[in-house]
Amino acid sequence: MFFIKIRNTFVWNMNFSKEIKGWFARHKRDLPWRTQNDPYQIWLSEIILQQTRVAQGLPYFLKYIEKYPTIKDFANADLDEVLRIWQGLGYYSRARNMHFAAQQIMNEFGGEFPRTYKELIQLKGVGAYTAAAIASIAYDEKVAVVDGNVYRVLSRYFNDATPIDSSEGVKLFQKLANELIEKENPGDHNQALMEIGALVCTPKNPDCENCPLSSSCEGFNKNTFSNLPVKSKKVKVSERYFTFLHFECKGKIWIQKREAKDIWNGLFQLPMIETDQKMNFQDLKKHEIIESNNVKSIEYRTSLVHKLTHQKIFADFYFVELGNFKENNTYQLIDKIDLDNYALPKLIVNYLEVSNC
DNA sequence: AAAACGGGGCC
DNA sequence: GGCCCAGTTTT
Repeated sequence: MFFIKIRNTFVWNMNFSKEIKGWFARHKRDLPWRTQNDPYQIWLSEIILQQTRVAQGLPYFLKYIEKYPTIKDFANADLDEVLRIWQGLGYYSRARNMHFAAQQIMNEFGGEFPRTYKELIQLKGVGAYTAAAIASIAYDEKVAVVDGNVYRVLSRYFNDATPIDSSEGVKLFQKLANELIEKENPGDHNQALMEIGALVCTPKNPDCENCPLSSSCEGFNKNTFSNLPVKSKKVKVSERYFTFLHFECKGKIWIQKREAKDIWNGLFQLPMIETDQKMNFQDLKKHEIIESNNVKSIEYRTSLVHKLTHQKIFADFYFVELGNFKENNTYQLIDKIDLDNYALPKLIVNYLEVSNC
């Protein structure tokens, strides 16, 4: 036990780092990316786990490692295939950025995975958190990670209500994290802090009884922990109206690749019309997409509401019977059975399921 | 500095 | 229905 200097005051501390590393050794979860120190696998796991729970990301990690055992395999992969494997995980720019970063490693780093924080952060999709995670876990560099878990644990431990989504908060908690880490097993230190956040110092009903930090935790001792951490911003949810057209004939179907700087960039969808309010059937019938094709009938199928963090999407689905498929620059005509080969938004997957396709 | 970017689990 | 998850990039 000794004192450390934090925020210009001396705080009683029982060697914070040793304590959490000891706890980690006893309580860490058995996770596949913890069985080795391959920077490629560490990187893959870190990208997958951004804004994603371990339980959700785990099967994706296994799929990628099996499909692409090395960074070289990943770099040589087709982006559409990488996205297809990513299907359902969300934040698809992560997959596109990984593919880009893999080629950066092959071209700019001679196929050798970068070894330092400074180099790692140059990779696309690798920010301060991920660079610190890889550098500390794979290469024992003493750099502190600050993720959602660390914000929660430290804001409670120091009873600090500085908003974590303010630039001041980002700097403050990075500074605190930097002061706590030691050169001895920095990777374990970082993982320990996150593991405590994930398993003990949870957002709701934290298990302070079994927390190795509770005796010196100000948030616990002052009973303020349930109000920490503080976030200042509110997310605003926009409402969008999508009308999807299911053109199908003799086992063929039209799909379209999304390439705008928008949701689902790089994924495939059914031909779609976006309107600023729910589209009525009369407007649909006289829409250019319908008028310019040999349409025999239009049949309403179903409506789905797709709720996301920043968007609430109201989707209507129509089955359109065609006399024939006309040549078209915006849509691709594929065998319906091949839909499995394309990365589709979960909304489309849901539609195909409920409509028994 | 703020907004955009998915999907799922928990309460 | 709101919050949050091993955050980063773009505006």
